[in-house]
Amino acid sequence: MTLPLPGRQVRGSTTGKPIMALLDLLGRTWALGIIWHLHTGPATFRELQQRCEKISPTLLNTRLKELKTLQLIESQKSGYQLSSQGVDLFEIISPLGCWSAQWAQALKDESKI
Amino acid sequence: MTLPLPGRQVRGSTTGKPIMALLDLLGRTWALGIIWHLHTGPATFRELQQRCEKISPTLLNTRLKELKTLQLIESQKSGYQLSSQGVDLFEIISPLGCWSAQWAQALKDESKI
DNA sequence: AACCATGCTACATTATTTGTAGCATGGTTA
DNA sequence: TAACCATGCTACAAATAATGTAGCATGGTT
Repeated sequence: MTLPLPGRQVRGSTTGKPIMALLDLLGRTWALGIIWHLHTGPATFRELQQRCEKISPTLLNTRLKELKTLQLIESQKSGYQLSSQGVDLFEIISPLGCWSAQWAQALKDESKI
Repeated sequence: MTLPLPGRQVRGSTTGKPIMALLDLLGRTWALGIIWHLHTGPATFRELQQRCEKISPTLLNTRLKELKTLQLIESQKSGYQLSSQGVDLFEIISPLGCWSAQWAQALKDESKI
């Protein structure tokens, strides 16, 4: 898959709008999961593999390269970590943690009726 | 792909944590895009196809079913629309619109150095 | 010098997505 | 009322992406 660069045509959009590039990127398997798991702190490749439970090294590496090129993560001696932009992004999506719990509850309640 | 139900094992997680089910769902091709495009108002199937520019009807229908089952969207006479939970979800992610513009600018600036 | 752990690649298998054609239904117009 | 539409959606083959497993290369330890 080609890198979803803002300004370029991406999967799902010919307009080059940044939001479309971002949604393409975040819509790729494991991209959101990697960001989510990195917010708890830096991790080595193998540590990240474990946090993600079931990701293949092939795909992990592919996503890490994409996220690095697009400056959402960076690699240091301590391993991979969110960049400052990555942290900003995480802060936007972090309420999903709480929200998903309510959502899960609502789905559960509804299935009891 | 099986539906990512909170409480069940999903792609990338055996724990059943709601956030993992949500990330699985949102990480599927076009799921975020559909939610994004629906926030501007209800749309018929064909209208939604156009808003999404390049989605295949097969996949659109698959995602719509998933999103409907998981109560993020609902279908009315006027077409598909975000459910109240869908609206809540959208409100969480809506800052991505502005954020992506800054991000795009940063990428652009950086590439000039 | 044998042993480890780590970061990562290779590659075949399997799963997902795309693209195109077109069917079934219900409304509208001639 | 019969020939048009538009709509919602399915079928299905081709293309693309993800998985799973093995294992290599490097650098540090015993």
